[in-house]
Amino acid sequence: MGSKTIAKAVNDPDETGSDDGALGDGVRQSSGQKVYTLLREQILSLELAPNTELDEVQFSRELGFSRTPIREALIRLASDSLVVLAPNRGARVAPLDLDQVPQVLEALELYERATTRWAALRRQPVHLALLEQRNREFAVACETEDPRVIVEANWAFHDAINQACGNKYLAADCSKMLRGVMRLSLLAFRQSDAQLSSYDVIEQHREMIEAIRSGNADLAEELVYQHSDEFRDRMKTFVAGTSTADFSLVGRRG
Amino acid sequence: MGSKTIAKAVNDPDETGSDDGALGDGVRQSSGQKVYTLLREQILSLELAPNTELDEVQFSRELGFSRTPIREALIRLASDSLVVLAPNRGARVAPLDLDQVPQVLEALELYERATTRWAALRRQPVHLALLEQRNREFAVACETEDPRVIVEANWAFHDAINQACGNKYLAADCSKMLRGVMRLSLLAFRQSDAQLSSYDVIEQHREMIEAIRSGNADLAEELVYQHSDEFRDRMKTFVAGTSTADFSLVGRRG
DNA sequence: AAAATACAATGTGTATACAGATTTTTGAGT
DNA sequence: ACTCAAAAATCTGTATACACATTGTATTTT
Repeated sequence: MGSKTIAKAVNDPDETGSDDGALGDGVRQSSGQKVYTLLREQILSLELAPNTELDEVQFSRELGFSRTPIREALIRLASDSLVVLAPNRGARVAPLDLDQVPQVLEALELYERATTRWAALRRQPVHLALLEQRNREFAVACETEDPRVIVEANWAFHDAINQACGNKYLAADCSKMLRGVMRLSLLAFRQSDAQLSSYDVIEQHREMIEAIRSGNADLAEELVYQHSDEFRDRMKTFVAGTSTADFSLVGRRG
Repeated sequence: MGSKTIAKAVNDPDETGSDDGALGDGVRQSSGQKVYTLLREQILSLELAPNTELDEVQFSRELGFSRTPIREALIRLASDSLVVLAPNRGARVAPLDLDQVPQVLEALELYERATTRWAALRRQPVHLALLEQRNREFAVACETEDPRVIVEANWAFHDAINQACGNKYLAADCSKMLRGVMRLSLLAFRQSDAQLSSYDVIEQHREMIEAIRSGNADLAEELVYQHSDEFRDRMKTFVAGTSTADFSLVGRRG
């Protein structure tokens, strides 16, 4: 890379919406960035329940910032589809529509099969190392038995596959999709505490890593398909068994 | 859809970043929305060249709005990866990095094959009608011989496939990717006026529509692959033949 | 008593003022 | 003449004030 670099991106997925944002080197974070990070955490962890109204003035009092950086954060969160803005009528946490879960899972399947396949085709030592580290961290996270921690660690593992796929555009889209699904996953975890065997998951992750390491793209794709298919089944069961009343009780602040 | 609708989205691609934005019914558009739409138009049409510095105060004078709605627009554009924000050092139009074109095209190929395949599997009369209309509009656009118009119409056709795929998450991602590529396409169109035969393109579009209509997913996928492969070849030729000096001359305002 | 309308309260949208950061200019020292 | 430093200018980041839209309420009218 770099010889013919005239400029930078067609659709650069970094820089803006990806992760903690422009932390850069040290500590100096703008207020807007802080608010954005904070709210995003709370939304993804369901501390802020879907559909919760987000009042600008209330936040400005609670958080000690003026409305300006809060509006800024809300706009960015809306671009991430984590918040819905209604013109002149405020913002609310993006609702979870169980009707659309099938579409979400369908797209996610496509993305994950592709990232895993490409990761196997391009296997880089750095990425393999990261995958193993993330799987170890996942194992540790499972010990805690805290859904929040487990789901986050699982996301981190799957995101490592994205990074390994060698295409940052697909990686960014897949990563975003996964984040959205994690919110659902966390919800399912809480509702039905259908304890899935974490040993199985860790082992499946391990197999995927090996398939990627050996460059066996077909196998890697098949494994991630099976792996996430189990997840899809759990999600479908969850959706089928969830009523409106049940759902509205979930995710209250406390 | 609709029976179990508790809420709305995991990662709803509408609402926020998609198109003209919340126009809703009538005319009332917020200033921020106007600025966003305007700047996006100018960036996508290369009126605002890649890497152009975007000064908030300058825009506020030129456009007659205060800095607030302009900042709002810039933040949204940054989330769309059309603008790059440097903390405390302003905004600029997202650069085009020719080094990353291969990655962009790779992701786009995946997305378009999937959308076309799924469109063929789900063929709805409404969507087929839209496809034909868009291809007719594309034919009309070709008459104008204005690259801007042709490229836009071509985008609209391919976006109709996205809408027909029945998965709004994939559709949104593919649509976004296509938009980014159109900027490249327009650039290539200007540089090397390698006039591709518009009749061929229209005919290829027609074949794709028929494959979708007949529900032949494999054929549809193959056709869109070939179709966009020609495009990829043109892009690669363009990238190979473009030097920094050439590029920096392109897209100046005037 | 019900419906409609005017009014008050609340909250978003925008403008402006101020504070902090960055870059440029200017001036002293070598 | 060149270098470095200090100050000014410029621009971003944030706070605040005001204008407008929406919503709920109370009063009036039928």
